[in-house]
Amino acid sequence: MAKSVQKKTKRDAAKSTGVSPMVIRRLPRYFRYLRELIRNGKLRISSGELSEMMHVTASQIRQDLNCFGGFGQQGYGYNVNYLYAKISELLGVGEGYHAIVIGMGNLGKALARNPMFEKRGVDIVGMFDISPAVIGEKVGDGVVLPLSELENFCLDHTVDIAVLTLPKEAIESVVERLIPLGITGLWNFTGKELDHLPPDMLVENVHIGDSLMTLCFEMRCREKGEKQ
Amino acid sequence: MAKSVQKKTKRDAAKSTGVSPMVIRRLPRYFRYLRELIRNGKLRISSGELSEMMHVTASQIRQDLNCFGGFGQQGYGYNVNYLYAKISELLGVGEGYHAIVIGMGNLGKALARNPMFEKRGVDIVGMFDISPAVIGEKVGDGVVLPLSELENFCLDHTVDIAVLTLPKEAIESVVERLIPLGITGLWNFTGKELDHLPPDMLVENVHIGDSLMTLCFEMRCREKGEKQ
DNA sequence: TAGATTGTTAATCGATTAACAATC
DNA sequence: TAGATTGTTAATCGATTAACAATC
Repeated sequence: MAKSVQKKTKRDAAKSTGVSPMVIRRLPRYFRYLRELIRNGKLRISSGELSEMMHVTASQIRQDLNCFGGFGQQGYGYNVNYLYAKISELLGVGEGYHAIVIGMGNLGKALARNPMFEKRGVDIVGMFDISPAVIGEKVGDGVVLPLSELENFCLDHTVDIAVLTLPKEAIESVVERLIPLGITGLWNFTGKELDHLPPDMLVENVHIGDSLMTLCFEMRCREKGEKQ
Repeated sequence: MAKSVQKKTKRDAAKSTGVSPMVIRRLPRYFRYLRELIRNGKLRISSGELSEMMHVTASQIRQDLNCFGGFGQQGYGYNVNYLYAKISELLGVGEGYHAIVIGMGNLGKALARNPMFEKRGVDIVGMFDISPAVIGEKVGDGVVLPLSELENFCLDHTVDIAVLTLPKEAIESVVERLIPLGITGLWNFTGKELDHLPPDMLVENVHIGDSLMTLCFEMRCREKGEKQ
């Protein structure tokens, strides 16, 4: 009957950022798999079953989920919808974060048109560039504004996150401007490490190329292995 | 005088994939920082100096680099150019890998136009799609071909890597076709986990959205912290 | 109740850091 | 040579897995 268990354990704490970075990095993956389970109409799942799907140990799943309190039920497993709701909550889906994209080159446009933001409850409310060639262009369901409008725009709208897809040369000056505008999350694709930020400014750096190099490393290892 | 040290240590082994995944994941980061050091004309660097730049411990740097043999020199540090060459070699830069991009939507185009491939020694030799709207279009310095040409193309060219930026519904059938064509590296942006692949097929999955969610998680943690 | 499966503790494993002898 | 800094071993720390009692 799977009544949702709300009991708080001692470790409910996991206060603020007291959760292991390894666990945090795995949360989005749980989110994705749960989303798929829901799409497939699955109502309950055990750590064992999920572990097979995800190719991790059942032990790790139980350990991970327990960092945030008891989401399951002995003898039953996990209620898929309840677990999804809990993890979504942890990840701030439904928090209604508002984002702007700065730099509408190929990558900026690709991201802005990507359904990913919507799926994750992040709303793109504005897009900016300095090039007259793209200003005024419609991308997704918005229009690219001149970067000079940044301040005015942020006075009129709540903006939490800035997606930085501009050339790395321009990033420092833009981040300077973002700080007083109340933006506290930077999703940084420029490849430039951002230093000396205010303590309440969170940054997530993305280096897509690193992933390609990891693949190349493995390909090369295999080749070397074959040659011997 | 920094003569390059070639001595092989016992651990030179690090045979094929015998290197810790954590170390492997850090290699591209060393690559990036060394590239920058070279651009700035720096000729030598100590683990201590590099550790400050990269915000990691000097101990970790020495430990990491030593997985692959002695790249430094006591009392001197590391020769930047030599170290860069060695790490590039490990990562297969200069190996001249050839890649095709399958699925020329926004993301496919953004990647194909990205200087990242060139910087990392990977050459995009072909681009494919099924939509007449993009077939024939010039992207970067190539032209999008119809997916039906895939087999013919791969007979005429050496292709090592396929960049998968097509809709996840189409991926299974495409990967089936890639296997007999000699492609052994998949860079998978579809979000669909690939199972049941031949053992010599390497896959690197990219989930950009996971990084956004990590940022949102942290933002939410901070908010919760502030409220208390 | 009996069976199943969680929550949680304890054991293992791996990764990071500290320390220092080797050596340039 | 003396000073610097690596390579490498040993100590610490954290993360994963195994095991099982709690309990639905």
